[in-house]
Amino acid sequence: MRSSDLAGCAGITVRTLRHYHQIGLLEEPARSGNGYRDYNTHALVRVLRIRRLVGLGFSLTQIATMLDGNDPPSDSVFDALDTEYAAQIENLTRQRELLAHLRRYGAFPDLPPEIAAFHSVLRDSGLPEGAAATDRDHTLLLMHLIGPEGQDYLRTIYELLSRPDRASSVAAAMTVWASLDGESTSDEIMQLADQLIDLFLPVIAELAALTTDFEDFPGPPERVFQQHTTNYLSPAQQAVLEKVRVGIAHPAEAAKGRPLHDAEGQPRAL
Amino acid sequence: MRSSDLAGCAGITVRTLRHYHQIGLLEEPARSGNGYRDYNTHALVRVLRIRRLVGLGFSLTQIATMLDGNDPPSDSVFDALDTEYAAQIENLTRQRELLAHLRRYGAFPDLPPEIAAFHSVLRDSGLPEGAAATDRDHTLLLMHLIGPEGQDYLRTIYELLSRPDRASSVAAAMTVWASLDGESTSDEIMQLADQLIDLFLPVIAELAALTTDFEDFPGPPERVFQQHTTNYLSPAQQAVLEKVRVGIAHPAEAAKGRPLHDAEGQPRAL
DNA sequence: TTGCTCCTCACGTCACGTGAGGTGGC
DNA sequence: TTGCTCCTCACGTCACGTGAGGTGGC
Repeated sequence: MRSSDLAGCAGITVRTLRHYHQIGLLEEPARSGNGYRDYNTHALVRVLRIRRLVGLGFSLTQIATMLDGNDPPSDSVFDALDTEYAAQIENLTRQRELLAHLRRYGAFPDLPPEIAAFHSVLRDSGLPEGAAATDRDHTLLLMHLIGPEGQDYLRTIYELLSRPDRASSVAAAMTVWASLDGESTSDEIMQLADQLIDLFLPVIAELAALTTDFEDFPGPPERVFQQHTTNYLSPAQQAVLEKVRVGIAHPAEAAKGRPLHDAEGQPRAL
Repeated sequence: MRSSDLAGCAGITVRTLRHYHQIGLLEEPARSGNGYRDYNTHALVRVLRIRRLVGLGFSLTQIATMLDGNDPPSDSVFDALDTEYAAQIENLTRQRELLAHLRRYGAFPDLPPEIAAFHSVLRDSGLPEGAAATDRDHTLLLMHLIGPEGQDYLRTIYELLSRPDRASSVAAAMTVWASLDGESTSDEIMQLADQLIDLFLPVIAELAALTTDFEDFPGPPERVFQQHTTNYLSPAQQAVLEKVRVGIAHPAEAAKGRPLHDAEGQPRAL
């Protein structure tokens, strides 16, 4: 048998045979007069054994030791493979669920899946693409900075903001917010800040009324967050943000005719 | 932010960051006075997006096109990933079943799984390690050469040979067979051949009596099989094999006092 | 002579890991 | 001065794929 016979018979390529020779997994056979490799059926059996083990997922190094030693591999080898496979299956299953979820909401797959649903509600309520993209980046960053423990908190906020009765106002405010730049007047800034405060105050109240307690997670690292706002936001946007922060922390001073609230403590992620 | 800050924050290594620069997936940031890279939060967001997509199983090349274009990826991209994952899961599940099967019979994992059970019966019936190993190689080769259609045929033969009422005789005969070499007398050869014929004839009769029809598969390529016997078998073993072939094809001439059978046609794999 | 098969290097794949050797800030 | 972090090459990983360039048999 020459190389291509053996390869064809075993269902592999000639290059694969060469590779097995190179790493010493398969002995070099005798050569016929013209220098061609001349394999016998021992080689074929060896290759068939190798291939079966490859199919089971063993590495060529593992296979070499298994075929050298002549006792069957210990249970631990099987166990290791089995638990690894189980883990892989679980992983793949999660990924498939994630894919289905993301597709269901027509979302960019880099959006955290918990947020994709609310995000698509906001877009359906009139949030333009550019503003949506910025918010996506913003959300992605916040979700990451706030850590796994805080993500429920953010998710709840998004949930409240995208509720049917206010989704369109939120989308409108975010649209204005996205359009703020050097040309924006101080009036525009004041007006948007007031709108946002009006939107956020009830959300904060509802948050506080929830049974869930959001006290146990650490806030995002302030330094990175500060750097982020100066990176991402225009001065006008930063001005609005600052006004909103103050307005939320001290509702009485910001809102003229409204009843006085207890100070809520500044919400950490805003 | 310098390299290690960004890497730490995103949960990757600095080397990974460099890799993304090298392939153009991530822009080189500005440098600070000492030549250190100085990242901003745009870079962090970009890395977070990349990482999320990597986690979903996209290649870096796919990710590059996804992040460049600004429409969400088409359904076909999702579909491709999803079907691939489904296939992988099925594959892994099969492998796990195979692993469990092989472990159950304490078999070498390179043995075809359908054969492992019968093989372990023969070993339990007294077949020594060396003979078992040779038979394992032999079986592996036959199973492969005979192709998927013929494997049921071989499996049935093994099943019949390892039946409780004859497993020990078969093991004994195979043990003698394995010990044949240049020293073996012609008497020993004759005796073993007769034993084997006595074992095989009823098996062949039972095979013929089965409802399953084993006519549709092609036999193993004769050339490879011939080469195999001259490679693997001692002259004494080849002599036995030849006698057995004749004895099975013409039971009347081989067996003296036995009743005459119809000629069965030589079983292809023996 | 043409086409086919075999041969031997040797670089490419994919997403980084892992030193090797040098510099700057405290 | 010592230790730490950053930098830039550049080779290694794993199981082969893929030409490049040359030879032998019909």
